[in-house]
Amino acid sequence: MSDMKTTIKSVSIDLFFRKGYFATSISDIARGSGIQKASIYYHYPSKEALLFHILKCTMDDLTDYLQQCLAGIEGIETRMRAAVRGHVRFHLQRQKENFIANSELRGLTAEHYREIVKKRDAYELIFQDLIREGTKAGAFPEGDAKILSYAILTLCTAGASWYKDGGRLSVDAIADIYERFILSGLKQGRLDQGGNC
Amino acid sequence: MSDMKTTIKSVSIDLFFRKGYFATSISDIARGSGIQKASIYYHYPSKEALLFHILKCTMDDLTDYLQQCLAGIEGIETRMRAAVRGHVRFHLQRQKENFIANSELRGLTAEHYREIVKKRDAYELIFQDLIREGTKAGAFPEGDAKILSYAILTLCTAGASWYKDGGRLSVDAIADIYERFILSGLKQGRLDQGGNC
DNA sequence: GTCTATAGAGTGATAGAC
DNA sequence: GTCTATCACTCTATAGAC
Repeated sequence: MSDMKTTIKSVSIDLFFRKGYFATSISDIARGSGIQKASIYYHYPSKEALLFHILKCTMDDLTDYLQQCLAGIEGIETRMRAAVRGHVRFHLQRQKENFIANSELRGLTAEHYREIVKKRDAYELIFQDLIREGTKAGAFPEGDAKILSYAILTLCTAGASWYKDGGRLSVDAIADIYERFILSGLKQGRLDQGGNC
Repeated sequence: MSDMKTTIKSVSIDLFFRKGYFATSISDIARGSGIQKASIYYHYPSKEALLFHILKCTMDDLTDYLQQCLAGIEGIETRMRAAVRGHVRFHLQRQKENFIANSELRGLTAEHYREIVKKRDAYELIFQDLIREGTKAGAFPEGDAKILSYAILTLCTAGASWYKDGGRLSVDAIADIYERFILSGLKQGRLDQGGNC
């Protein structure tokens, strides 16, 4: 990807995050990139193509990252902890893109929308499978895997809407809090391994 | 409020929910309301004023509803359960408005933005106080009240983004799942009252 | 209280020079 | 690969008739 194409992309991510996709104009992106608005169209065929490109990369990287986090990890509870931490870390480290991926899907054409939702569904399925596996193994009580997966994901994703780089809490500290909260929620009053009574 | 003013408001809520504030034009609202676009301005001075009116009402009603839910309830854990249920119920019952209130703040003027954020902060403080009270009383372990309050609220709020009226699960069934998940998360491995060992 | 007509600015995108 | 110029359209909002 040429330098200018990368610049346009990162300027767009910043603007879409701060102002929203529809409130951001091609002129805004051109100004931020230091070129004229017509020049944007040499790199991307349309504003929607630019949005789609950002969302597609984000979703692909997210799924790759989760799979890396889970590779070689054994034991259902440990796997779930790794998945939660991975999800939180990716969302905080690439906050802007993830925020856009969760709020600007309406800017896509019908076809592109379906493609991104398909990727999102596949990602959610990984968590639903972990929940079902954990229930089967007796680590978690019976529960609605779909609702619980939404709960876990939206919880961690929400971090990307208030997290401030260099703020009071580090990425790891936040991941710790969420990991404990979610695992306790999933176990619902069952004792931790080792027990405390 | 006149009939047409009410119609314009509810048409706007529907459109802002489905298409987003910036992607909805005054023409769209007029078409949905069965009048010409100029007539909108007899009822509301601007598009932004219409958005602000919707957000203000939603926030005020939300806070009133929570206070009603908590009135006369004793015991910190019971109060937290009531608060969670109230938050979930309100968000699912007035799904569209709440979705807008959580995604379209950027459409407001700086002054109106501050006003809504102030209301939202006051609402969040109620939950933070419940958490702190619970920690002090020994019902919940030490934790970051701010992060935990965000966790609780975003979790329940997220329901408003996927809930379908008349779908697989009722409002009460969803409230049950969230209530259990959150209370377990807050207690973090502590035994339920009565214990299970 | 709703209409028609329009102002005035901005939008995404294209043509063609360099 | 970036520029200037512009097209065709849409936007919010206002003026003034009825």
